[in-house]
Amino acid sequence: MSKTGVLGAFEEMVLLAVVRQGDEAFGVSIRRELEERSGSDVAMGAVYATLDRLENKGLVKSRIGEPHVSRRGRPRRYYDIQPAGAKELERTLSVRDRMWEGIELPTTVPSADA
Amino acid sequence: MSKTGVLGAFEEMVLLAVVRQGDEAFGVSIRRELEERSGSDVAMGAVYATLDRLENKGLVKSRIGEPHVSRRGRPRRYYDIQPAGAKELERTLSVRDRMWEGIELPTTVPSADA
DNA sequence: CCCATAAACCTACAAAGTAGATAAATTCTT
DNA sequence: AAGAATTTATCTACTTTGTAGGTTTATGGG
Repeated sequence: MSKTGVLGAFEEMVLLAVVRQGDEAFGVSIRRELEERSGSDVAMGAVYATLDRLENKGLVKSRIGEPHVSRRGRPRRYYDIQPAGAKELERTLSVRDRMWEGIELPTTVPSADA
Repeated sequence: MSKTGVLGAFEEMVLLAVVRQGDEAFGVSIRRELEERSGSDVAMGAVYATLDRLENKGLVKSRIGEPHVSRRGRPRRYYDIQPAGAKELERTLSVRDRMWEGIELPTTVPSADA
């Protein structure tokens, strides 16, 4: 998170995906959600690197999932938001609100003429 | 702006300050505004570096101000938003809205007990 | 001229984000 | 049990963004 005490844009999105998915959030599911909601590709590496950083900062916590009923593959690492993470999200939101306060975007008229 | 087609957190704030200040936005005034609204220190270098990048991407345009009536010091470089910049802000806003859609933050109770 | 002032610019670094390859842990098939 | 298939995590090397703080430039005033 930048010196302005605000989460980076990508950090914020990852954290939100973790919140939304409750106790079912793991790397692949987070990536899927980001791609769906942003409409662009997201690299696995980006997701894991960010999760690592968020965990180091104490904003999320991870646990390895049980190997599990007839599901192949390496066990999942699930992520949960921590109180500090929720606080960061709130802070980010409130700073941004102040930034957008009273902003009127120069209306981007698509292509009309009348 | 990251691969998710969204402006970085700091880029967004700088761009918003440019919009808000209309045709009066220059390095120092932008910094002042960011500090006021974020409540944290902002380095001049960060502001200029970001403005440079935004200009290279065509999101803002700069012009050197007239030396001017009894105002000492180096002339200002003023920044204006470009249509592409406004579009990026819109896109950033709309992606983020989708990300926050339906999010319920685990209520961070400050410290009460009743 | 030299000084004060205001602001731009530069340099070297730290942190965030990206791409794609590689490795690990598991189940299935034979 | 050995190996193929699968699912996911992890690593490495890199590009872009953001930071800190010092240096330079372009004024106007005495």
